[in-house]
Amino acid sequence: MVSGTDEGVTRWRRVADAIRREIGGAASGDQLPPEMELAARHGVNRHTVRRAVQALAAEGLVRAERGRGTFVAAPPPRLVYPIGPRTRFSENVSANGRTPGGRLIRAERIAADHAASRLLDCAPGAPLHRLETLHVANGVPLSVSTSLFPAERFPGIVQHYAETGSVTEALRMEGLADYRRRETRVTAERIHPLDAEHLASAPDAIVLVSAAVDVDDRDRPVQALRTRFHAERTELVLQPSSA
Amino acid sequence: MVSGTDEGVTRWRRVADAIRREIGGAASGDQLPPEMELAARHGVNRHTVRRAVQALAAEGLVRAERGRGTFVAAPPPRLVYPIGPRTRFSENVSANGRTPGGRLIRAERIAADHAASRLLDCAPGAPLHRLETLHVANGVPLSVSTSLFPAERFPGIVQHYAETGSVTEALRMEGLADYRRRETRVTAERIHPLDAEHLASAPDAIVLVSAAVDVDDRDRPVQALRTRFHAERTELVLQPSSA
DNA sequence: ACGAATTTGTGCGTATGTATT
DNA sequence: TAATACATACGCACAAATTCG
Repeated sequence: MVSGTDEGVTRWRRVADAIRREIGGAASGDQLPPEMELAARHGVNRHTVRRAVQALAAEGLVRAERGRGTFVAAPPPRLVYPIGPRTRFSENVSANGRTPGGRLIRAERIAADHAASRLLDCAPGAPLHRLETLHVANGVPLSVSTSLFPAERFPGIVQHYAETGSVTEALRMEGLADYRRRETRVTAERIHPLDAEHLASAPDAIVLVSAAVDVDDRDRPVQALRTRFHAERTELVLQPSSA
Repeated sequence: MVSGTDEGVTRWRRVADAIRREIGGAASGDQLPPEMELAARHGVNRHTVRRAVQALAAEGLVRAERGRGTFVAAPPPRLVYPIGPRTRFSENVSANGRTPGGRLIRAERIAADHAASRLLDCAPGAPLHRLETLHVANGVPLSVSTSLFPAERFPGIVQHYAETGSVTEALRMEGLADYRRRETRVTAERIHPLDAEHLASAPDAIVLVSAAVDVDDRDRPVQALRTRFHAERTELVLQPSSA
């Protein structure tokens, strides 16, 4: 850290850095001084302190509670979610000792656009089922998925999912004994307001976005899905080779 | 003042929702009205509009440029980064048609704490090299890594990395012909201010955090690393089975 | 049971800094 | 140089939630 000239660095950022250093050696649960005191101590306005504290809260280092104070936050444990050739939500959640659940948010029939037809290896304009599903572990919302299924091959997939709350079960009822993951692409972004509602999350939360294609035993795509995992609640694990 | 029962919803959030609806059907690059006009249109103070626009900017929907205006944002293309048993930064970047580069930010000798000793399968307190490295593609910073190496086994790793800018090369100079990825854990969080500086990024950017362990041909850990990828610039690809 | 004090949250007005045109 | 527009900061006031006498 370059000491001396803080030129080009705003005050609230300097205050945030100062507070971050102070709480570096603090235990989780410890209370910060009131904003007025922090402002006086650093010689700035209370708004400036608030902006600094907001930045720290956004990093997850502190948590402010109205009427009580601001506290050093404890990072919650994440659910460990293995991703591999056989990725199954229910099995992954159960392996963490939690109870899985699923709920259909919305379903509709659409026509395949260019991207979808390429992913699912079908003709553009082919009929698809588009399912919006919510997945929970021990009642805590974990992820929201948008799934695309070929409608002609799986005509009853929507009803089967609504009944069972499981993609694996629904596909089995459609006569597909097994499927496997072909490829998974992962990135991260800020949560969408609609997803924030479903995931019962802060509007500024972060999601891990997993775009994947599942195929049958003859390598034909059966599902293209885009899952948004709540980043604070999830840790994806990639085990490269079980072979 | 908006009539109706919006009880419990703050004003800036209502304005943000209104603007979000307005730009829903706008093309990327379109300019938003000035803040003063938005304020007048929604009957609120300019500060309230600013807070709303900040929320939209945090979602990535708009991009505010000082002195010019606020624009509907376009998402930039991401570098595709495969992760598997043989994850090599240089090869991954080259495969995208870009030129890889690396730079040593900082190196120090530390003693293994509990977590490090478990990851590297060594005694607590064992000497380690801790390297902070920056990785770029076509001059654009992509990721920052913190790597831990057993100091006794690889005494010259720091100098070798500084010379070559490549972990693979540095380990080869230490007599290790090959290594492979044992496991990779991925999550996402807000960027750390120091990393934001190194990655030449906005202070509120998102990083994909990849925690991994590399092992030699006898399954002994050679490196534990924690890489923070700039999420807007990276897409991790997991190909489950090359076998 | 109730109100005062404390503390964070929200909003307005204003002044100033700084980058772009 | 001047005008415009976003960025930062300050001061004040009040609301909302909590704590405590």
